[in-house]
Amino acid sequence: MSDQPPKNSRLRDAVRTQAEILDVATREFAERGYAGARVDEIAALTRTTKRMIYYYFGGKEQLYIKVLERAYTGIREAEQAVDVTGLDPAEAIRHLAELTFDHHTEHADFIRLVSIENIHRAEHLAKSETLAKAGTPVIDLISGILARGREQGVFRDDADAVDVHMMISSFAVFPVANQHTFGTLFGRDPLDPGRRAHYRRMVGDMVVAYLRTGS
Amino acid sequence: MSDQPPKNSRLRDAVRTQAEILDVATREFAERGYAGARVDEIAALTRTTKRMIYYYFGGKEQLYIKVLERAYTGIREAEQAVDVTGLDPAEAIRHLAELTFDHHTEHADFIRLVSIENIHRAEHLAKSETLAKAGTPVIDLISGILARGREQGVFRDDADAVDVHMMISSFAVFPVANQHTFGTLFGRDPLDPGRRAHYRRMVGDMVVAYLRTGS
DNA sequence: CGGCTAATGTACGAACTGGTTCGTTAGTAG
DNA sequence: CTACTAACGAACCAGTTCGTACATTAGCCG
Repeated sequence: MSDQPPKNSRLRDAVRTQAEILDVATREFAERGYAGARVDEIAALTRTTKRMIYYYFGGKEQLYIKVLERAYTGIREAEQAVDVTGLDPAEAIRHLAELTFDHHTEHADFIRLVSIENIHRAEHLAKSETLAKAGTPVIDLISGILARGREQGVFRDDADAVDVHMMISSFAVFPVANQHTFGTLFGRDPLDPGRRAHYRRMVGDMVVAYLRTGS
Repeated sequence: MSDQPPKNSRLRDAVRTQAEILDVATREFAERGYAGARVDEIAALTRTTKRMIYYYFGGKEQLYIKVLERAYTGIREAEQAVDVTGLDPAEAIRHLAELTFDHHTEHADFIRLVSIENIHRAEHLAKSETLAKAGTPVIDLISGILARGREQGVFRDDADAVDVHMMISSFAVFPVANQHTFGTLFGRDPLDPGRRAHYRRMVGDMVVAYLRTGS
């Protein structure tokens, strides 16, 4: 039971305070956007004060960048955990598509942050040292699957890994990113839990069908 | 040469002033989001003053709603202009998909406004009387195409019009909505003019392939 | 041409907001 | 136990931002 934190009950705990600020900030930025988020509000929802935000992060923008970095870490890890060994190409790409779909629908905050970051033309993402050019493992994974599919003659030969990833991402992101406008305009909530399994199957069907059609 | 506007040279022209405000506001809101947009900035980019924005529109929020309404009018009209008579079901749905793709890639401001509106959970869209429940013509169009396809036995029979519309919209919206994050992370600009024809063909292939696969 | 109203411009203010200044306290090294 | 530093809190400040009060003018109608 020798807990590694010898001073777990500290009132002053830098790591904990920073983590709490990041948690609250993630929610606030995802909720209201960069300009809409209020530093005072983030501070108020924390057990600490605004002073600490500036003490640990330097400012609103740096805090936002840290939030972005932490959010992207989530998918990176999910992507690296994907294992398609033992699956034939079609099963493999379907599996990846479904996992991507599941991850996105379960991480609305992340998708919202990405939307927000695009409104700002990814200027903060570009400023991040960790994210700007961190290799993306999915592309390699997809490349491998596509190669196998081509070899076996079951996939079209003009399919590109990045393009396929975009196709999958499109359908995985849309329900979350456009939930509200789509929902009010068409009277159907794309995130309705009752339709989730249906849409998961749909992404898979879509990619596999696309890849199987002639080059 | 008898110009129809008898008072074209008026210094005071209500209609013109309002239209100019809306044009500038559309750009400003699409560029910086609702919270990020500055009423003073919109006024400065106009030939009139901030006073007029409040005189004609009432406030920042009402102006934003008008901007939204005008932006949505664009697709509504484009959708109603679509004509698929004489095309077989596969050709018809491909045509619609390509038109949707073209429209979205050519109207980045609109897509950005939609993204922004989703960040705000479509609260402004809901407040709009003209938009909240304006029937969307595409759905009927797609329904018709799907029905014909089913009758001819060339389309799967479990495809739903709204779902198919979502599939097409996903792929048409993504390159515009996520251009910058996707571009920096994968080193490929999804709106690169050189790849546009390729992606247009890809949406078509995707939907048709999906619809042709077994139920 | 006189007067009436829509249209317009200027200046201002109250509230907000990111960021800072100054001072305090908990925890720890020696 | 003492001294030193990381961690922290409260109040404050300067610049912004939406919105408005007040004064003014263009253009039309009779």
